[in-house]
Amino acid sequence: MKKKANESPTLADEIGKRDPFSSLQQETYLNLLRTSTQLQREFVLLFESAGLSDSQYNVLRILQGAGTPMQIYQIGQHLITPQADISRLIDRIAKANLVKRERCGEDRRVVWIRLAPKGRAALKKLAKPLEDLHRSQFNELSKQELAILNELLFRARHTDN
Amino acid sequence: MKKKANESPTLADEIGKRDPFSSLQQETYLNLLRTSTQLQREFVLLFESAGLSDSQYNVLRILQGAGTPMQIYQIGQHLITPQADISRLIDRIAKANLVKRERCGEDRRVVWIRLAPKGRAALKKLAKPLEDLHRSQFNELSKQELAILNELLFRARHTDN
DNA sequence: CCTAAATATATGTTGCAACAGATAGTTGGT
DNA sequence: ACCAACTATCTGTTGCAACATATATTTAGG
Repeated sequence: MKKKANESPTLADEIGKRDPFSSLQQETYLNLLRTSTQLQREFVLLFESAGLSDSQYNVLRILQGAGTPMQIYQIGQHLITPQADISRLIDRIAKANLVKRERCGEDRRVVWIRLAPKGRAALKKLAKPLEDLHRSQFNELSKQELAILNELLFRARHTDN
Repeated sequence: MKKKANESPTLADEIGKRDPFSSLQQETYLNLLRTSTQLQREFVLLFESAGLSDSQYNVLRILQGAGTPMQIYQIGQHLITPQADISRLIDRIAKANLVKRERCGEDRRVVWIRLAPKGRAALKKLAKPLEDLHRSQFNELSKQELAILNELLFRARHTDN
């Protein structure tokens, strides 16, 4: 609950917090959340313009990257989302005809997921705007600064307290 | 689609991505999301141990910070959540007896939200574990590095493309 | 006083994520 | 062939966020 002089306009000002942060770690954490949320929202809006959620887009993107049909559990390995919930995620994009399900003949537990034309079209339509957004979001930061940011984020994530 | 030599273990390895990132900006963005998600999850788990969601905790925290009952719209100003949805958020913590609603006598549109004893107890119970978690999450980074991270995050958020 | 606009909060609805558990199919040991 | 364990996917349920819209109350203009 101690007071500390503030260096520059920070998160504290933005959210109208009266007391300064109890620790630099806390400030960093909130700062991280806030930046992440804001940047993500811009992408979400872009995805919505194509009728997709961000995880739906990710699935399409993964399929495109693989270049071949994939099993649901394989797709799950590339997502943060828990395995158990991917089935329903696929449901939705299959219902929208963005992908096709094909029950495998040999091992009938397996369902192959294949990019459908409509899914390919959505990816194509989004490619350029996405690239633009990526560049515009960080245009304040130099290449070197981006590299530093990357490294700090990576290390923060790999704390093994 | 060009290939680039990888410097160190990065996000690309983690998610088993075959192709490297199409831009440094994209890598930074994904890195940001991933770190943010992971750190947030640890807090969410802690909040859940007290039967709270993170935004529910935030409301309690804001009330505690203010030290006085607040109107719903005032609480909203301190949250990222859109105003329209705060009513229901308050609903839930009121139902759990963490706060009390009091319809104001003078302006009967207004509802004052007041911390209830159970809410105060939850805050007290969480205070120490939260502080510990904040410190442990960034214990890989020096004070100076945290300051740099903060600044870069702040600037990334205030890009005015 | 009466009505329109503004303010403060509440509700209906949709879509999604998380967790638990269920089902369908396969494999290996007996 | 039979059953247990395993694997891959699916379904039930809950809770929450977002968006649009509704209700209640106050305020300001004529």
